[in-house]
Amino acid sequence: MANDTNRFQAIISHCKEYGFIFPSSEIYDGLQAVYDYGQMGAELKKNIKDYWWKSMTQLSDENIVGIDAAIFMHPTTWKASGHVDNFNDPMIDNKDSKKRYRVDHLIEGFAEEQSATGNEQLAKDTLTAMDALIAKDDFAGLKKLIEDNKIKCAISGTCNWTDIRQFNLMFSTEFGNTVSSDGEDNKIYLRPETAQGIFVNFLNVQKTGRMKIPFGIAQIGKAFRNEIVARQFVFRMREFEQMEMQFFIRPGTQKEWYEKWKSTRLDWHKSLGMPADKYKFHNHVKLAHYADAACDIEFEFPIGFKELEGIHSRTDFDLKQHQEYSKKKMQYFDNDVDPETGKPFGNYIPYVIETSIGLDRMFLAVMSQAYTEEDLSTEEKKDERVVLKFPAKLAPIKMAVLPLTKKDGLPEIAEKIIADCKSQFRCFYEEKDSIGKRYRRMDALGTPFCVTVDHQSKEDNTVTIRHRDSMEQERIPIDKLKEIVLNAIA
RNA sequence: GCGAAAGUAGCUCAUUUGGUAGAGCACGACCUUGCCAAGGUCGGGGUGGCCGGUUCGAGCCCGGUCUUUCGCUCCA
Repeated sequence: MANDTNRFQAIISHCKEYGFIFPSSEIYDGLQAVYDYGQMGAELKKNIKDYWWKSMTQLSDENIVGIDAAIFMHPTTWKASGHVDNFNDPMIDNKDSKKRYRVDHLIEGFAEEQSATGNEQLAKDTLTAMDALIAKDDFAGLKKLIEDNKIKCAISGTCNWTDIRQFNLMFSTEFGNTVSSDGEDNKIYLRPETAQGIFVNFLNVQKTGRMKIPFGIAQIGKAFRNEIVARQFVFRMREFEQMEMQFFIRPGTQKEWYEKWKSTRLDWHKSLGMPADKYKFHNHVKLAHYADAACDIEFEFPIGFKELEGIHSRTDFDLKQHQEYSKKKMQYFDNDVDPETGKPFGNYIPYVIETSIGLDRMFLAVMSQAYTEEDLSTEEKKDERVVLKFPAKLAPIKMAVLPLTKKDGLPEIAEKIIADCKSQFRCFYEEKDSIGKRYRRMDALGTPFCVTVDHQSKEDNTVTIRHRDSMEQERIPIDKLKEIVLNAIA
């Protein structure tokens, strides 16, 4: 475990040292749980995005289109989705044990205890009182309720509580250029999930795209959450990026589609060459208010198995809510004939299967899988290298071209190779330092191919190509280069 | 948010009772070498996280603050 912590630290350092990820606003001491992607990280992240987008909107067997909805949404969106009411949990701390509790959990725990010991009435009254107080945001009243019932901390056994505080899930900001006398008038949220941008556009896409159920809408975009503790590098950030796909289906078919998307998504991960034993499903026992089935695809990060992607059967909850709040029919007319009744399926609010993967978490998964420290020591000397064994298609730089010396016309040949390839994939030129040093630098960036131009190149138009993982080299004609790299990154 | 630890050059670290900072790597120039890091010479780079206090004098002592790490708590 201590070793894994070290490995995680090493990965974080490597990310910063080689231009993958920097702490945000670092010159001002950084901003907690916010990170910037650097010159290498931005490339890797973009390559992950492209791979996901293409797998959804182009290669999938299903009918899926992509959209790009705004981060700002009408405030009612978040009332409909339940984010305003369901995710603003009042919290309270016990001063002696320093434990923090969600107020509702604490009181519910007390009520359960009471009903287990036969005090059904007290349990019921307490819960009723709690619901009324929560609905009014009456924190003082809630605290009084806790104190009146002498609800104790399970750890310290004391009733020494702090005041109740509210933790806002959502970031809010001012919308519009005039200051309102009532701040609430202009209040607007930064979206805490991209999914709602898809739901509110369900009818637009379905109608303009003449989409027939089943079909999906995919989206990549930023989302914002005020985490209670935001830590562990890019694993849990306040500003993060999601890759979500909402798949609209006929009611009653959610079970089979849920299973199908579970396996489809796991296959996607494996298609990147990620080892299968690094993944496992974690089924949710306690379901969110909108789901009838939910699981996570967990990945074994250096900090243990953690959620990487969520697959949720969201029922018709979201569309139904939006139909209610917007007074617009969120329905689909299904002309297909139901074989059981011989009649069309007719009008219904579609059910939804959601696949939602954290882009930053995927970045971290790819990075931690790729990061390798290799001992290359021989009897004569100690040696080691750090190499990022990215799948070639995700690597920020695909090919480095290195003239063995910086004279005798070798740089010119190298430049020509780059000029010929750079429209197809990212190339990098380097003539400084010894060739071995340059190879190692490219290893540290995860560049799959290093091409070295030497004196023989001038005579027969061949170069050596060096493979990152095996460190093996082969001599090939210059005009074969592009094809080799393109094949590897296809 | 609570508790603990840490913050010295781009990176990794040193400066052992307080006397205004050093090394290796990295970086730049030149020379040399030329297929798997660490050849030579010269050079640039630090108001010691930030603010304040004690002191003739503080990187080192004290207080505050910010950030990070670890643990707890929470997790749609």
